[in-house]
Amino acid sequence: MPELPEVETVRRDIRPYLKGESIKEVKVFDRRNFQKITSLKFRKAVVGDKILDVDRRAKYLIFKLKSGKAIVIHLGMTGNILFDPDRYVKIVFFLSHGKKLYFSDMRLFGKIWLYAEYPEYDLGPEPLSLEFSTEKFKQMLKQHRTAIKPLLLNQKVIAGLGNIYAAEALFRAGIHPKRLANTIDDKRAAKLHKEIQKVLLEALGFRGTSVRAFVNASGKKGEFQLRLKVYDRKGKACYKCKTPIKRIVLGQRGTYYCPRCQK
DNA sequence: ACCTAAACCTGGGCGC
DNA sequence: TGCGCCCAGGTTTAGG
Repeated sequence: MPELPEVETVRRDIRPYLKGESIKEVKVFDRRNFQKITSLKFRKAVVGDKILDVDRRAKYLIFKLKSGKAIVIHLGMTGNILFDPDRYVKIVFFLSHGKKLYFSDMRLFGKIWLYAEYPEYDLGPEPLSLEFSTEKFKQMLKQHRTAIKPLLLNQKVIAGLGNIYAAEALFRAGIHPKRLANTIDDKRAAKLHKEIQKVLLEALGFRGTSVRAFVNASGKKGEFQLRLKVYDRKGKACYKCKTPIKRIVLGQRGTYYCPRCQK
């Protein structure tokens, strides 16, 4: 489900709700989301601790605790963090203000870790930060003789892009998903860099894309799915040239593009 | 140092 | 209605 705009939308929803709250209790209905820790140990370790802040790095949400520990959540494909329960709730956090926070996950690809201290990740730059410069992006592309689309999904290259926004950015930049990264000229690279940032910011403004499972913490869908130009549009007319949108598989991921507009 | 494919899961949608 | 496919906003791990 969630790429950078969706995870950031959730972070903005839950941050004011969680900040300064103590964790009173944790109830686990399915233990499979926990990584490298049992649900029992997790519960014991976090109950009584206080949430100081909620951060995001790439697609990870990081709950910063007073003890110095950190709860890290990755939503996987169908993970949602909710103020009200749905039918796929796996974990419930009981908070000191008497309210609850629900972790829901139909497919169970979501992951939850508990770290003794704030984690460092070996990931690429945040695409909406200054660190993600046009120059660095151009240089990075030159270093890879591999198809651009799977490269954009590599979190060690750029942190937070996923299947939808990679497809959308390539369409906007007029680049074929199979084009080898090192064959993209500087002008196109600069265009792609700009379109990555633009599409992420626009999607954030519309509170994410809800093609299937994604909802924000209040259970509401995003609105960016209405503005997608290629993703999930197989066989439909390209908005620019009317040519039917194609779907191919690249790196095991469905990949949508316009065969005429993207070279 | 690269690819590629399988694995982890549940459920929606479609054709027959 | 039901069955059997294909598909799904992700990441890790194993194999060539």
